[in-house]
Amino acid sequence: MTKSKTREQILDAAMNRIKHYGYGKTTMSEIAGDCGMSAGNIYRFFASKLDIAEAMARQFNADLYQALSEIARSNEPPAKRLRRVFHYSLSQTFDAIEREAKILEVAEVLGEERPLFMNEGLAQERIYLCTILEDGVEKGHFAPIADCNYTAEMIQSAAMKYRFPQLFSRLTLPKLRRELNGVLDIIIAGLEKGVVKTPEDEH
Amino acid sequence: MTKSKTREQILDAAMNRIKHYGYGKTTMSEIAGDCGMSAGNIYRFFASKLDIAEAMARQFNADLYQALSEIARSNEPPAKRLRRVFHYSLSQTFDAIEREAKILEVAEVLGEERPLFMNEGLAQERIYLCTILEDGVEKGHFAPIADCNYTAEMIQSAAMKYRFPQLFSRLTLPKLRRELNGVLDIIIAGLEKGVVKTPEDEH
DNA sequence: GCGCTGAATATTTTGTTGATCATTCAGTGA
DNA sequence: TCACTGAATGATCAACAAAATATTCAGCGC
Repeated sequence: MTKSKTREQILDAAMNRIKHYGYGKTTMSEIAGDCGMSAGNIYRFFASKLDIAEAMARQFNADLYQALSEIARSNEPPAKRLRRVFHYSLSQTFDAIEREAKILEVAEVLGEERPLFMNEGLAQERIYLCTILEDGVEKGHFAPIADCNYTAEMIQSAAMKYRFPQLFSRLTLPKLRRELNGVLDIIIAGLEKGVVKTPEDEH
Repeated sequence: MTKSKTREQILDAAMNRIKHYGYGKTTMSEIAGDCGMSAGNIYRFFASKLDIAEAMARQFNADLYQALSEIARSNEPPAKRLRRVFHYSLSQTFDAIEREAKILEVAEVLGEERPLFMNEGLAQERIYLCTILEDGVEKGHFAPIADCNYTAEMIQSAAMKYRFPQLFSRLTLPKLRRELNGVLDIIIAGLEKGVVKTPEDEH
């Protein structure tokens, strides 16, 4: 069996256990046992248990980014694409956590122990947002934008509450959707109008 | 000594201790000792320790709302008032927590154990936001708004990250201000333009 | 050399026990 | 009767030992 196949097997075994029992309650020995190998051997494929969690999240993200990319490139109106990106992310993460509550633990652990990984995800998402923003400006739907990446960052900040919904509130999915829609209404109107100026700091 | 004076004395003693040692580390006996009374007697003035924390927050909020009310009623342009409301709240809570790190613990405990109290605060803040929004519409700065309270709620959702800054991120105050400004830029542009429609749910 | 194991070690978690604490309330003194 | 105390109670917390676990690595079979 090739090295990369073995890695996949480990990741797969780990995911099954973690989804069912949680990150804290699955041990390296158990994962190794599922793969018919010793715990020590896992370290030839993953530097640490945390890296397994990260790989797990990376796999989830890969699917998500695939979808976001397609949404961003579609030929719907930019405003609609913007909505779909955020609603899709919201639904996907909400459902994943709903289905396997233990996934929330993985998100918490990674947020705490791997803050840079989380930033990476935000940066990736911004790429899709920029695509939409630039396209929107070009097609005349949005007013000109000085710095797309900056604007994307601000939109992300405003939508933070909907990134890991169960982490920031206890709202139900319908309520979250309603709020996200309202926030997007304002943001989209703002993009259509355009920002006039950034005033100097207040205090 | 009147009943209400005693209550005040207890609250004062509690605040001094909690700000210095934290909520978890100050005991009812200590507070009582500071007031020259028995722990049991405190319960004639506060139903529980949590209620002392709540009273503490209520006092902090009273000052904050006083200032927000004045900002909301000022005759500056509505957009500027909106900015000042959010920047003022941000600075006040950030500084309070910076000055007395233990205040964050109080916010955490209340957020966990008294979610309704937090909602109360949001509702109060919405009153000031509505004042500004309605005034802005009336004076022609903002496009017409169907439901001010709803719009205020959406603005609050978008600015959630800046409510208890140290609770949601580890950004410095300058970075928070920069972000808040960027988010407000978009929101204000959106209010000036007006929301065209709320499209049906996506999935 | 290469791929792996399993024992050794370091770190975390868990469990237990005693102490502390929030809260209640019968009783006391005015 | 009224305002309070202080002991009683159950809940929570802290500290320490024991156990489980993550991680390392010397060495084994191919």
